[in-house]
Order: sequence, then structure tokens, then C-alpha cells
Amino acid sequence: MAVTLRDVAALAGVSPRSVSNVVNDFRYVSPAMQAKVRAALDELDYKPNLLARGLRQGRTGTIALLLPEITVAYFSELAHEIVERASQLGITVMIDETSGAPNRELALLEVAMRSSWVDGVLLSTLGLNGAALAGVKSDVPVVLLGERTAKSALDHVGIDNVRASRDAVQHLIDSGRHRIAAIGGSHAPSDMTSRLRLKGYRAALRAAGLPTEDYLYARTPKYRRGDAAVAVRALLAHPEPPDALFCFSDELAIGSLRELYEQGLRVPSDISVVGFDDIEESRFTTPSLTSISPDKHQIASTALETLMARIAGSDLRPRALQVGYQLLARESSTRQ
Amino acid sequence: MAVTLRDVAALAGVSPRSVSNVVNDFRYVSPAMQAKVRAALDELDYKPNLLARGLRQGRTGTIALLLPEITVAYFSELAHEIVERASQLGITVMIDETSGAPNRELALLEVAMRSSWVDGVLLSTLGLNGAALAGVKSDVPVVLLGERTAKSALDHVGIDNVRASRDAVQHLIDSGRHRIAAIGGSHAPSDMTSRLRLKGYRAALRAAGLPTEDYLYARTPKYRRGDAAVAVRALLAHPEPPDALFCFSDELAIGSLRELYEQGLRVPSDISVVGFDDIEESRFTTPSLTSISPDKHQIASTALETLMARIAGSDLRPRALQVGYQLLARESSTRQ
DNA sequence: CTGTTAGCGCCTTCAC
DNA sequence: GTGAAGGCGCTAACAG
Repeated sequence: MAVTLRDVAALAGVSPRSVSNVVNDFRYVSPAMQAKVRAALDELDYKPNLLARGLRQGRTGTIALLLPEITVAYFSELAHEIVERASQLGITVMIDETSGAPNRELALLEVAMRSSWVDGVLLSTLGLNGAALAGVKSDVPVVLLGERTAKSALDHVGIDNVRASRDAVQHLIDSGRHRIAAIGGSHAPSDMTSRLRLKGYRAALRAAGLPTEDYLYARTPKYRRGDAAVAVRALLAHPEPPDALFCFSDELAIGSLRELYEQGLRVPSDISVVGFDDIEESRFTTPSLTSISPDKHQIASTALETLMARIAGSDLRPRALQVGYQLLARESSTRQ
Repeated sequence: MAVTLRDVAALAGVSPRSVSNVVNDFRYVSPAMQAKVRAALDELDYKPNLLARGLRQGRTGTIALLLPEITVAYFSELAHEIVERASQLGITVMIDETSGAPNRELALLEVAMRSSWVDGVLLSTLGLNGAALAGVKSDVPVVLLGERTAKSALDHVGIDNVRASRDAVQHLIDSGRHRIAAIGGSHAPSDMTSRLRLKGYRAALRAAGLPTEDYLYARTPKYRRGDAAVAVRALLAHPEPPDALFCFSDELAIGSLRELYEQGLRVPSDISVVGFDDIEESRFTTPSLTSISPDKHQIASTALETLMARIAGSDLRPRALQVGYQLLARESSTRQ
């Protein structure tokens, strides 16, 4: 059996209260008491039962991070940043995978929120639309990462997807491309990511007086490498094939690079490729991949700060917080 | 405030005990009671407080998965398999990042093990050697993933690294390569992975009567993409440069592909490359990457089964469980 | 500054 | 089958 506060108190010949004081660095403890208790603590190798503490305090010092898929590099990189930052703040992060399935997402969210395991939730949602989210009564604070899915009454941290996409496409235009295609996502109402990126893409084309014909946008079921091939083939099959691809994720861009290679096209001489997310992998592809790089570090800190403020009881009205991004021009769009 | 068992009992006009019975699907409950309680449950939207339940029962239904780095694709893919399998078993997985730093690894391990948060721990360790592990008194069961770090008294699930490495190198030999270099890891006593893979590599070379000279092994600080470039340059600088690279991880292999490209060498015509881990990315590189593919699915199930058995009280002596692997020959070692 | 008391929400003996 | 009490380990009141 585990050693309890009471055991320590008994050994030291003091009350549990005093032991608790020492364990929690309470201010007014006499040196003599300190010494006695510490000796007993060490001798018994006492570790507090965090469950009991959490039950008593109503707070656990743990937050949940709900991600669609941990194997998606963007999410694992984001998770890394969040775990890092949280550990500096003395917070434990419980990472959980939702599979992007709305029902599982909801289920996990409900559990996380109602079971008192966690003080708060960081939710990166793809599939879950605003309506479903609105139906969730939140006993614990929730901060959304990524796109704001509809007008949910939640804090939300992300980048300006429209502007970032416009920048990416403008970069392609500046380098002399004219038939620029977009790849990724469903453009469904619930897929806010693709809607916003498509909007930025079209805005850039329109501003430059370039065609925005429908055939230049190829949807994909998800945003993974394996989803790109079909889309690329469809685009290349057109009588006037594109001379540049703007992919809504780096993984899609990498899948596209592979398919272009199989089709015998050279990047960037025949066709340019730009991605989105700046995952580490993109620096090592051949050619290396131009990408929009959201400031993941800042997303992590901002999200955590916001969540901690809510947990502490902040009652401001929900805010949409935007963090920075960069366009990183690499070989896939620059070296001729 | 959250709604408690007592609230439900009051509304239904029964005792907390009866509510508990219904919530936990206890056998002997009258249909009338069932109905009354369920109605109250629904009306109040009751969710049990898992903290209190865990405290009471001494079990939480949660296990910890401790990984060096979540951004390493191999680990995130493994994590995915484990979360998947665990969710089928009704177990929640708490993923935590140790940064591979032995002290942080130990710290997290201690916390996980002593604080009653989790019923068990799956530990994938790189840095932590057997001696340090032996010093940890485990209040909860621990199962090791990957290499067995020394003769620790813990269960352990992994593949036969020596044999897998020998197979990989044999494959290179079979395809006509003669100067085969190895890349990765420190070969330090604590880095069991590189020791075992190096052993298999050398065994294959010796068996074929090929040179195993020291200059053909290039160490790397870690196993990431960015660690490969220096190693590759060193190998190529030698008067008799290798005609094949056996990399101890896919990430290293991918970093190597990039560096070989920069050096103007073509894969596989000038030089073959083989990796280890079979991460998804490796199917999309150009050329696609030949790799050893450990059965991650089976690692996940075996590890979970073993851990659950321990949690249930199994008292068998610690076992080393080996699961299967495959050599997947792709373009980087086959297409001329 | 320290000891006593009570209770966080739940489950599980023990009676009925 | 169901009700009443007790306690898992801890900390927050309230004395003293």
C-alpha cells in the first residue's frame, strides 16, 4: 500500500496538517517542524496522491489536448510546443486523439469536460462544426485551436488563414506563375480550413486578374500525403494544366511532389508547389518545400495563457486571437 | 457545481447506493428502480466524477504512454496504434513527452507511477539506461517498448533488432552492394538501439566476408533528419566511399537522401539507402525508401495486453516479447 | 505557528 | 433488492 500523509504524520509525531503544510510549501512553518517532517517524508519516500488532492481542491493541474490525428506532423509539432510550454507552467498535458470523427470528438470532449479529470481543454477540431460544439455545455473552459468553427462562444487561437493563403498565392504569381491550382479539403461548411484557404487563394487570383475557374480547385478527402495523387492527376489531365499548385497542407504538397515525380514533371521548373503548415519534413524533401509557417510556438503560448486565464476565472467575452505566420520560400517554388 | 450521485438520488427519491448500482450496471436492480434512476440521471445529465471513483477504487482506467519525442514519426505512429487499441479496451491513454532526457524521463515516470493517476505505464525509453530504471520502485506496472535497456526486471515488447538489421544489410548485399555504411546513434552503452542494430549490421557483413571497418560507421547525436547530413558528408569524404547506407531510422535515411541529393549523388544508381521504422513519410520520398517495418500494430496490442495482465495482478516473471517485422524493399535500394 | 475536524464524490462493506 | 454508514487521501476551516 502506498504511504499516506497520515503515515508520515505518525512517524514524525505531528498532525497531518503540518505535513501537508510542508509538502505544499506553506509559508508559516517552524524550522524544527520542517526538519522533523522532511526527515519522515524522506524516510517513507512519500508521494502525494494526486487523485485525492484533485478531488479535494477541485483542480488537477492537468489539461487535455484533443487532436484529430497525432500522426499528422502538424499536430504532433503543435502538441510538442504545447507540452513544452505547459511543463514550464507546471501543467500536465493529457494528449488524446479524436480521429477527427465528430462523434468521437464530442465523446472525448464530453468526458474530458465533465469528469473532472482536467481543468481545461485545448481542442483542435476539424470535423466538428459549430452547431455540435454549441450543444456542449462546458463545465470546464475550452479553447479552440485552428479555425473558428462557426460562431461558437469559445476562445480561439489561430492564424489569419485567408491572408496567409493570399500571400502564398501572391508569391507564386510574383514568380511568374499564371495557372495556379489549389488542392485540399472538401470546401464543406464544416471544413472551415479549406473554405478560408480557398477564399484567400481566390482573392489573390482575382486581384491579379488571373483565372479562378472551378477546375483549378481539386478537393481531397483529408489532408494527408496519400490524398494528393488523385487530385494531382485530375489537374494534370486538364487541357490547360496548372503551372503551380497551392496545397492546403504540407502533407498534401509532399504527396503532390511524389505524384508529379511519377508523372515525369519537374519541380519547380515545370511546375511550382507551395504547402501550408511548415512541418519539419518539408525542409528535407527534394526539392525542399515552400510553405506557410504558422507560429506554432506562439499558438501554444497564447492558447495556454488564454486557457489558464479562463481556469482562473476570467469572465471576458470569448476572443478570437490571431498569431503570426511566415511565408518560407524554398526550392519548390524558387530555384529554376 | 457539478451534479453528484447524491443529487440524483434525492431527485429520484432513492439512496445513493441505488444510483451507483444503476450507473455501474450492477446485477440486481429492480426494473422500477432502473427506470426511476435513469430518468433522474438523464434529467440532471449526471456524469460520474472520475477522480472520486478512482480514489475510491484505487484504479483509474487510465494508463500513461511515455515517449521521448512526439514529433518523431515513429513514436506518433506507435502512439496512434496504442490509443486505438486502448480505446477498444475502454482504457484512456495519457501521452506524455519525456524529451528523451533521462532526468525528465525519470521524473515523469516517478510521477506517473506514484501519484495514482494511472494504473500502468508504457515506457518507450531511449536515454534511460537499465541502472537508472532499476532504481525506480514501481508502485504501478511498467512495460517497456523498444529495446530492453539492460536486465531491468520489467516486461518488454519489441522486435529482434539484430536480426532485422542483418536482414536489411543482407538485402543490400544481395543487390550487389559491397561497401555498406551504417549511420545512426551513439553506440553508447545506454543507446541500446544503435548497439543492437550495429551488431546485426556487422554480423551480415562478416557473414558475407565484406569489410566492417570502423570508418563505415558514422554516429549521430540523435535519430532525426537533421542529424544525417554531417554523417553522410563524413562517409563520402573517405577515399573509398560507400555504395550503400544502412540508416538506423527512416528519419536519418530521409536526411541522408537530402544530403546525397545536395552532393549530386543519385539513389539508388550511385548509392542505395535503407532505413528503419517504416514511417508513412517513407512511401512518399523520391525515391521511396526501403525500410524495416516493425509491426506497430502488434507492438501496441502485445504491450497493452501485457500491461493489463500486470494491472490485473499477474505475477509471472518479466518477459521479453518479440513481435514481427518486415523488410519493405522500395525504390531507394532496388530500382536502377 | 500547529492540531482537530470535516468533507470533496464515490463505492462498498454491512445490515435490513 | 435496497438503505445507512464509513473511508479512499488530501486540504480548508476553524480553533488554540
